[in-house]
Amino acid sequence: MKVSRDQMAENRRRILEVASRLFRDKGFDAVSVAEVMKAAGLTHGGFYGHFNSKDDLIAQTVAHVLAAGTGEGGDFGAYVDAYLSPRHRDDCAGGCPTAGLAAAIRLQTPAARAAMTAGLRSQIDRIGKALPELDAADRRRAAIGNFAAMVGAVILARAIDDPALSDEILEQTREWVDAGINPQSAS
Amino acid sequence: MKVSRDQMAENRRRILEVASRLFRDKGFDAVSVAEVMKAAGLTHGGFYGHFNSKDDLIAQTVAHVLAAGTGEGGDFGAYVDAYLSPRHRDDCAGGCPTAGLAAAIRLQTPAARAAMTAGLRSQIDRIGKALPELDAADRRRAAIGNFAAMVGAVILARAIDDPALSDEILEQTREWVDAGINPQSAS
DNA sequence: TGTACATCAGTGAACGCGCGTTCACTGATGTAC
DNA sequence: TGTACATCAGTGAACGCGCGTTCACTGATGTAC
Repeated sequence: MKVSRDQMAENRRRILEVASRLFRDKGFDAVSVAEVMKAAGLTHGGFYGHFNSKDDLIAQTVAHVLAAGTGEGGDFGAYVDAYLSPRHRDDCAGGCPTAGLAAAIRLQTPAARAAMTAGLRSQIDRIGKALPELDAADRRRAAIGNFAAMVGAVILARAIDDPALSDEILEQTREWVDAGINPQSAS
Repeated sequence: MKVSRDQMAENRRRILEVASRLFRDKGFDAVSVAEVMKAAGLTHGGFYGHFNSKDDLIAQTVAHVLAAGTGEGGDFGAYVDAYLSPRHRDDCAGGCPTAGLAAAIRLQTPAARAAMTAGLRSQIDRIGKALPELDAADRRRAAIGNFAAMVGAVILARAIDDPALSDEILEQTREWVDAGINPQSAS
């Protein structure tokens, strides 16, 4: 049963949306094409009308989710606090796609890695713009160093099974990042 | 053909060793049981004489590779420089198992996550001991914050396809970590 | 505006392949005497 | 120390299953008149 062009475009958008959540939640390998299509309210056979392959879906999903830039350049301190919160750690499906997917993207196709590269570049720029009090060189260094620490902390906090240590990793990284941003307030 | 007990113990050790390299290089899912056994010089049928399942191999490999603690508590600056070097980024198979496996361990069995937790705890302690010039609270905060940044930077540097940006992430994170360790030398 | 028909988005059965796992068998090990 | 035999580590064929992918078909869409 053919659907309207608008409906088809919306179906495609919905596939990318649910795929983005499923991939972040369970990883690329553990999510089947059929599972994505079912979550989008469709059957698996129609998948190849939208995408050339599962690898193509992965690459387009990465591009799609990273294009939906988070953080409007608002308060950087609040962004860090939210990023390094237990709530964000526990919300893989809805959380930062870089923290959720970066490690797995190393093993994906060149198209997916290219999408990751573009997304990471704009993310670093965005964080840099949220640090206007620093000069250009410090700003870039702080943007990269802080984001690396934030991504690393969330990945480590999600990997382990001890809630106390997991909380501590988030909290200590938060303090460490804050001290780096405001050195005068550090010990 | 039965082999001697010593030979069997060595076979088991070799399986864990090659599995650790293969998993770091290609990820848990992309490495088959047959591939591990072949790399260890055996056939796949004998696998279940050593391990209960592939999940069991994964858990024991994680415990094995994280128990082989790197860094003897030597110079922390040199450790950071080596960790954030292009050479380490390009050597997934022989590189830090935390950077290579942490993100994937979130999706593994409780046994694998428990092994990761123990390994991460001792790694943080080890880094803390390499920072004797700080007091206890700062030492722990610096150990966690720095290690999170190092792991995050290597994961990001490995994920992207632009060598220049990848190098820059390593270099800027290195400077960021150095500035945090020696605040007086930072701008 | 209304009708006839070509298009094509979506359906669901079927395919082929690789993987984890099992199992009957082999032959060297290591123990009992 | 030497011999007979039970043990069992390793072999390789076979299994069942899930997955990515294909394809003949359906019926609503949207165009031509």
